[in-house]
Amino acid sequence: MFSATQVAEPTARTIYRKSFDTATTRHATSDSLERGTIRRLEAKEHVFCEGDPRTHVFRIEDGVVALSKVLSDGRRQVIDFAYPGDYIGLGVLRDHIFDAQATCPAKVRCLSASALEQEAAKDASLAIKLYKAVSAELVAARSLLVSVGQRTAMERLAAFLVNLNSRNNNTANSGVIKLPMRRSDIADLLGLTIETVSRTITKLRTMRVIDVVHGTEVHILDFDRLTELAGE
Amino acid sequence: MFSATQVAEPTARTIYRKSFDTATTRHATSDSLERGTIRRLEAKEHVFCEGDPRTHVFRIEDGVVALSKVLSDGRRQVIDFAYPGDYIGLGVLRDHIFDAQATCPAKVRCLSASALEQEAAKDASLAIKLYKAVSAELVAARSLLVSVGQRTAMERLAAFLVNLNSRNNNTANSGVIKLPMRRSDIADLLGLTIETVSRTITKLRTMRVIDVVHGTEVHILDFDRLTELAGE
DNA sequence: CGTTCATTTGAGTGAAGTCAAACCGAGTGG
DNA sequence: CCACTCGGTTTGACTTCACTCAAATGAACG
Repeated sequence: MFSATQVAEPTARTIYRKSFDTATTRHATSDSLERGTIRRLEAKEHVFCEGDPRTHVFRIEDGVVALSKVLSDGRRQVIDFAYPGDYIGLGVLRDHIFDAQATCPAKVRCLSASALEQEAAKDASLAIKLYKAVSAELVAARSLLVSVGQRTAMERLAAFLVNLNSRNNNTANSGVIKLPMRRSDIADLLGLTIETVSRTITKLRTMRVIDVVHGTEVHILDFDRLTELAGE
Repeated sequence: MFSATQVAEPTARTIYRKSFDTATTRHATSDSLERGTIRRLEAKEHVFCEGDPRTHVFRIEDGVVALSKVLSDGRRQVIDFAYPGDYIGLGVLRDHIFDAQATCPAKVRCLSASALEQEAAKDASLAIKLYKAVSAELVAARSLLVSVGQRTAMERLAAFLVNLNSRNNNTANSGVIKLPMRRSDIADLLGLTIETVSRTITKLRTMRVIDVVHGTEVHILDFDRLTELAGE
C-alpha cells in the first residue's frame, strides 16, 4: 500500500516449489538464472507493485515474499508465499498484476526479464525449465483455490501447516514449522480474518495437535491428526 | 463421479485463454498441436479423471470442459472452464490431479503428451508457447482465487459474468452470454452453493442488471452496473 | 516504563449454508 | 394428447460458521 519506493527492478510471476531444479540448471547457456545482483529487503518492503513494468524476474535467496492482490477497498488476497529457491515475476504480461512484498527481512536475486526471454527463445531447455516452473506454480495456485473455495477455517489452516511442513522437510527435517510472516498474511492467504486464524490456532493447541512457540514457531505434536484435519 | 468409462486418452493441465495464438502456431515443427484425433463427449462425460496417467493433452474444439477437484466427502471445486481453443492436460506431473468433465456436448482434439514433450525439447518456440499457455492459465487461476477468497457472492457472480462476456466478445460481440453448464458447475467454480447462485442471479434480475432466458442465456442490460458490482 | 505493533480473546451479527418444498421444462409412453 | 417422471432450478425458513467490533494481553524497543 506504500513504501517500496525504490523499486530497483520489478518483474513477473512467482515460480513455485522445486522451481528450476538447480541440479540440471548448471548448463551451457542457462546460467542467466545464476547471474544478477542481490537486493536486500526489510519486512513489508515491496519487491514490486501491481502495475509496475515487468522488467525483472527475481529468485528468492533468503526470507519469504508474499504475492498478493489488493482490492480498492483494502481487501487483500495473498496468492502465494515464495520461499528461497522460488522465482517470482515470471509470466507473459508486460506489467505486474500483483504486489510482491517481503514478509520478513529477505534477499532476492534480480534477473533481467528480457535477457531471460531472449535466451529462452534460443534455448529450448531453458524454455522448458520456465514451463515447468510456471506449471508448478499453477498446481500450487489451484490447490490453494480448492482450500479457499471448499474447506472450513480449520481445514484450511491444517492444510496450510501440512503444506509448509512438507516444504521445509526438503531441507531440515522437522515437525517444526517457522512462520516468518504475520497472522494477517496467513489470513489473507487462506481467505480468513486474523481473528479466525488466531482462534483456529488456539483450538489446534488446546487439541494438542500443535504447540506454538513465540507465536512464530509451530511444533507438530500429532502429524496424523493434522493431516486428517486438513481433509483429503 | 462416475461414467467416463472409456477414457480413450487422458492427459494433463488446462491451458487458458489465448492459449497458443494460432496465428503463430502454423510453424515448421509445431503442427503436433494440429494433428490428433477428435473425440466427442456428451454432457457430464469425463475427458479424464484424477489419478489417470497423463498421456495426452487435449484442445477443446467445441463445447465446454470443466476442470475440477472432488474431495472425499463430495465437495467439489471447479478450477476452470475450458472453452474452444483452450488446452487441458498441460503440466509436468505424471498423472492428472484434476477431473476434466464436459459440461455440455463437446469435442476435444487428443494430442500425444510425450510427442509434445519431445518436440518441445528440440523446438524452443514450441516450448515457449507452452510456457505462455500455462502462464495464462496461472493468471486465470489466481484471478479466480482472489474472487473466491475475498469477494461476496454478488461480486463473484458479477465478476464471473463479466469474465465470460469478455471471452465471448472475442468472437461474436454481445451483451449475451451463453451458460453452457449447470448451476452446480458455476456454484462449484465460485465456492458457493447452487441456492446462493440462484438467489444471486434472481437478485441481478430484479435489479434489472441482467435478464435470463431459459436459464441458460444471460442478457446484460446494464454492463456498467455489472462491472461495478464485480468490484475492482 | 511507556509506546507501538501484533496477537489473542470475547460478545454479538450477518452472509451464506442447510434442509425442504415447489416449480419448470423436456422427454416418454399409455 | 395428456399424465407422469426426472433432472435441474427456484424459493422459503432456519441455522451456522466465520466476520465485525471491541477490549485485553503480550512482546519489542527506545
